[in-house]
Amino acid sequence: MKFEPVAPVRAYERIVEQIEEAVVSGRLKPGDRLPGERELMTQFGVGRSTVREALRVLQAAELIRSRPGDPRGPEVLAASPGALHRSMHRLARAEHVGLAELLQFRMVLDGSSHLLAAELRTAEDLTALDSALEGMATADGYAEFSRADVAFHDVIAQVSRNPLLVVSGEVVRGVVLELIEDKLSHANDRGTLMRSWLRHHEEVLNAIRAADGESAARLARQALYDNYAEYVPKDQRTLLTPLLT
Amino acid sequence: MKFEPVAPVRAYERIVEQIEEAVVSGRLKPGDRLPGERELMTQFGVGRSTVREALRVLQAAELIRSRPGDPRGPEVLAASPGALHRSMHRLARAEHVGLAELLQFRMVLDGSSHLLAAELRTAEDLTALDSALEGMATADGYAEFSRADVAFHDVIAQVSRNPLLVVSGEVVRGVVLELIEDKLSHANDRGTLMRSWLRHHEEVLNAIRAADGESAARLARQALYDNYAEYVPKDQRTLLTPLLT
DNA sequence: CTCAGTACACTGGTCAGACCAGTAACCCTG
DNA sequence: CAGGGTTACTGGTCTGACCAGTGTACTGAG
Repeated sequence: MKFEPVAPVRAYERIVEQIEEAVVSGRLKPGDRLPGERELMTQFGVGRSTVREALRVLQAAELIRSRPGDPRGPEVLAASPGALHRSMHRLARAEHVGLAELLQFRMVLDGSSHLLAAELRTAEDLTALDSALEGMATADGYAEFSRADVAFHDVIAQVSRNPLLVVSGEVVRGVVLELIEDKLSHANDRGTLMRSWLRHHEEVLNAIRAADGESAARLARQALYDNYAEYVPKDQRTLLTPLLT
Repeated sequence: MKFEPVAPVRAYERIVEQIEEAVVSGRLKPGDRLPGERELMTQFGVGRSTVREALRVLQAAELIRSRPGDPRGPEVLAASPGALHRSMHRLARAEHVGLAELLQFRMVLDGSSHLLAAELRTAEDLTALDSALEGMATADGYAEFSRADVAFHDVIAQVSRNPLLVVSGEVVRGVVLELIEDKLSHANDRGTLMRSWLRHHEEVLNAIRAADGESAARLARQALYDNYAEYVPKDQRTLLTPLLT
């Protein structure tokens, strides 16, 4: 006979559960309003501080937002990757996830989105990608170039038609940039760097235009390795090379 | 000239920032204790409810844990993927992420972890995989078989040595199962199903033993497609086929 | 009748003080 | 020295209060 360990269930936790259930199940849609705190405390039969702690937790999870003075009450928000971004970012900074693992993950995600994008791209997608690449070519300064690069990858992810790929890619790209952007922006040969990036992107775009997903994925992974591997400790680069087939 | 939108900064948010900064920067290590709430309210110069709301947020992020009665105060926790797990789960369930997108994402993740596992596996990893497979073969009933299957995939992810792959895979597998487990458990030919799964896993394990990452990844993706594609609407299956190279 | 301006009711943010159940360290006893 | 009871303190919750700020309904001028 086995027993489960028990933990006391706080009142505010049960409130969180109920409201969260209503949100994820769709009974509460984005834009809907929750009753005010004073109304909620009578509905749940608890004090206002308990209600407020529950709302704080939900707000930290970006499920709701409350503003003082709004008589319509707290607003139910649309699902957004903000909370995912924060928790992944925290986890990444907590040393269990180093740059090597992040890059590895990014090679997986970017490679797959490139492959899918090449197979699924429409004519409109191609013009969007063209203009994104144009934005990189005409960028003035490194900061703008970096923004245009992120935008290009976002378009690729969008074209892959998978929201999970979009969100995860976005998050991982952000965290990688945060970890090494100071090193990148202080590199003494940023001009060479930018030209190299641009050439890589052109090759990738050609493969996508040719609907050659295999090549697009390989090129994307290779580009990541070529440009970032130098910031990965030498003994961890073997984690990356298996992805360069 | 461009201006940034401003949002009023709440007192509890400033407290969260300070404590979170201390945790991620390492000034507070796991196992350390925060002062009690009454002490914190004098240090920050705010009321106890404000302190408590800040602690609630930090607790929801799994950065700290507080237990009533403990005179040593709230405990700083080690980084864990729990918060990431929850936010990804919410995002997957909330926004219209259908079975097709989830399966697509899972094929990407599982394929990559199989590839990496085949390249990085040690002798101990192989024995662990053997016993996981043994657990599936000797499983009694569908529920136990399903648990053993999940455990097998978890071992694979662990062997790939990437915590992001582990946690993302875990989450996506969980969500996929939630969406179709009732259909699976009511299938009339569960015996055939389980035998088919088992054969697939044996093939995959052989490829991993042979350090043939390419094959392991292909087999894993094919197995997912073969066993789950029937639950995907026919017109969405084209999203999956590009991954079956 | 339209519309700008104002008054008001009510919101969430914060504080103060209180009570309770439960914990852990301490002390006292055997 | 071991063990059990005492006690000071913890976090969880409630009540009641005040404030700055918001949306709305009303009012008055055009």
